[in-house]
Amino acid sequence: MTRASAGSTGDLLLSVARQVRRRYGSALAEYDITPAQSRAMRIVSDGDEPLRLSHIAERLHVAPRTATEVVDALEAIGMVERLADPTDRRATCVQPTPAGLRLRQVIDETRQRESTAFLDRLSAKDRADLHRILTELEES
Amino acid sequence: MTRASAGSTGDLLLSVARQVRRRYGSALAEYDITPAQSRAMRIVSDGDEPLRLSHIAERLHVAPRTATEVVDALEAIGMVERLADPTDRRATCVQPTPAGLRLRQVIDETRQRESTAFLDRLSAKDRADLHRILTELEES
DNA sequence: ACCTCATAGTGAGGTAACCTCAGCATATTG
DNA sequence: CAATATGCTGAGGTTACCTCACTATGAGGT
Repeated sequence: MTRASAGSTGDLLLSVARQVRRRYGSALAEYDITPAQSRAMRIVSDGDEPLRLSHIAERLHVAPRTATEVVDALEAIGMVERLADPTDRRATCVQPTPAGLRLRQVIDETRQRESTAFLDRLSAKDRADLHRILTELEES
Repeated sequence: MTRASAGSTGDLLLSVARQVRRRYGSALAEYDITPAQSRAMRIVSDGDEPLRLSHIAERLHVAPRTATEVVDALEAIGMVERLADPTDRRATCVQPTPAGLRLRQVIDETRQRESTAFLDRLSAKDRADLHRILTELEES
């Protein structure tokens, strides 16, 4: 049981994550952004300072090349802009445009709504536990 | 800001699932099997009877077309075989070959090992809770 | 200064895992 | 027995990743 179930918890995670991705995807489709772009958008608009591409990659837990792609897409629709890093001419910094900041709000609301809808069959305690446990797993 | 920057549970789910996929992927790569194929392999070798493609799709929570692809891949490396369904000539049934059954064991062991390693940092109770909660979410 | 080596971003090209839509063969039903 | 529904698959597309090689730049040692 514990041993047998431990084996498929990973599978469950993958399966449940797919459902979440679909939900997010269809909810955000009307704003023409993908789930990955929405995550990047949150990261970029999280602090006050422009973020370097490599830091975006780190926070997304993806390769630097992948961050380039996501930022390309967001820049193409005018949600972020690239700036030269004053301290290192190799580096590129990214910051949200005013439109990007508005999008950020929409994303937050949408995600909140979808997350709530998806998790509402759980008890309040289970929701809290799930969040806590996942946070622990993610920080590694 | 406080609540928002905590990150939603849905985002966490996606992030953690990505880690799991990477783990499974690299662990199973030496057997030339992808994570999706391993999940299909488990489903196919779960019961005693050949399974119809549409049922595989259902159990994987994917479109029927996607199940066709996964089964194609497994058939190409000799892990499953297609049979005509005796009761419906439109349908195709799938069953594991002897090699497939051996692979199934390797998959189980690998997944067990990876899952355990990944969930290691959690308490036994958290592991059990996580499994239970995800099961609830998945069944809907 | 000069040479070496590391680092930041990106072009090129590839993969896994999904999807929809159209079409064919077969079943079911009015 | 015609109309419709179902089971699978070919064709073609998308998202979100990856690696590898390259350029431009920074940093350290001598």
